[in-house]
Amino acid sequence: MTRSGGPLVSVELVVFSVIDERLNILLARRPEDAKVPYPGLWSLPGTAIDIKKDASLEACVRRALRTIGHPDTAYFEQLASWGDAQRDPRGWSTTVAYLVLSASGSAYPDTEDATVRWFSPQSRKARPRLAFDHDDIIESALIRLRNKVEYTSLPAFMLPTEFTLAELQQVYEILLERKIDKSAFRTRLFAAELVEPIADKKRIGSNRPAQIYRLKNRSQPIFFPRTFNPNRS
Amino acid sequence: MTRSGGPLVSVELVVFSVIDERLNILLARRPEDAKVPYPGLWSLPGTAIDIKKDASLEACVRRALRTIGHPDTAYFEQLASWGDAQRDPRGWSTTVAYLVLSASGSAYPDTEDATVRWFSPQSRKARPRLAFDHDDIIESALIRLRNKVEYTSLPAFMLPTEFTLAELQQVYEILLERKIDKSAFRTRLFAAELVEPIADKKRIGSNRPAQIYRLKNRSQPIFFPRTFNPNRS
DNA sequence: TGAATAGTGTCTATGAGACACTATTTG
DNA sequence: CAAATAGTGTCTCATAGACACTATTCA
Repeated sequence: MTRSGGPLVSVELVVFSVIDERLNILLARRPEDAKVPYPGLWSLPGTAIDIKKDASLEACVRRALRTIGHPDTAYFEQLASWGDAQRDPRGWSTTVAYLVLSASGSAYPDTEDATVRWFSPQSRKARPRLAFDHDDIIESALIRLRNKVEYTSLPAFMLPTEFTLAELQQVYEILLERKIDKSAFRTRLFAAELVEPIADKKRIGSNRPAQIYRLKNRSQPIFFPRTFNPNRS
Repeated sequence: MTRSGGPLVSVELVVFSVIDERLNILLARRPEDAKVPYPGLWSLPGTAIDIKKDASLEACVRRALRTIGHPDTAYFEQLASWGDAQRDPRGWSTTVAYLVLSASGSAYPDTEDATVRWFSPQSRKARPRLAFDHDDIIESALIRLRNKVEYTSLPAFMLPTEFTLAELQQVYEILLERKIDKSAFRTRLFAAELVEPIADKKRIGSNRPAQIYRLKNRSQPIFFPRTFNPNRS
């Protein structure tokens, strides 16, 4: 049976991490090759589906993560798909975008000629000019992330496996761009049975040591029954 | 520039409607042609993307809706994408699935040899055997629909443009499979400014006439701040 | 006037938010 | 003991849910 030319299909990754108390996104530089679209521009990391190598979309995501030197065990979820005749100058193309959350600490060389780099600014204007419609995809990913932070445990996947509640709360606050009440935050966490303390393990500082916790279930996020919204009027 | 064989890409529709107080889903019969996979089986309506006809995924959705004789002005939103080497015997294939909500009344001939038909049973076992992984797609669509009914105005898109609050509440109750308190339901609707009354327009019956309402904004669903959940413990 | 459904008012329980308070460490 | 952060207790307010009540039509 013949397989005639359908659209191009690729997978693109929107990888977020909190670094130095700011939300960061991982971008990749496109090759300096005049034969590909947008040579030398920054773009989302991703790859065309290779029907020989990739058994599924998820396998393709893991391969793309390895390609950029990222652990392929990071949390990811499908974001959405984009497809039309205009977005790629080579013709009709479809992209399945994935939201990836990375524990801060996945380091990349931060040099001028690096092909993969963290970018801190999350407003469209502050980012470098991006290839294709990748700005739209990032906007969607930011909306998805900020919405789900309100009612899920997603931020826990942006921390190492062990953390204090203050550290977790800080990630929530960075993503939500507002302060959360400490007491309400803890009440909610415990009600959802999100975390469990690690016996006798404390973070030592120049003050009262903090209990260290881990997620009860690292395989999937938890949904809280309500939101953190103040003044829901 | 050459376009070598990527995966097949198609769009599939999960069309829901409430008919006779039950959730229904629209299925299409595959052609009786031994050269295509699953000849004669029921499946989700959909179509391969035609890069000549379709300017975008959304345009392809509207064409698919017209193909099955459905108004292409129905509410739809992208559900998710499925893609792997196994799901289509012809090889690697990708499908972008859409959730479509239809005002009940879009009639189809309900005859034995119809190619498109409403099916009322929503449990997997009660449906006819379906082609491809379409059972998985339907399960995802049901989960998405039931989740969003808890906190959005999606059910309003399954009614004609004018309706009474009792009618709207009934759609919620059918989708949620539980009763909702009338007073709480109305308080929530009005707080969200979801609907507006049509002056002096009433539904007449053998009792006190009911005010008829319309959506304030038919272009997109509204998100409620909380859910209808009773006994959130 | 009774049946039937539309529509409203009141009470309670719950949980988020605000905020003050106590606890435990180091220097 | 002071500084600093960890962790808890208490009060208030908003709102969902329960449920009873009133309103308006037709037969």
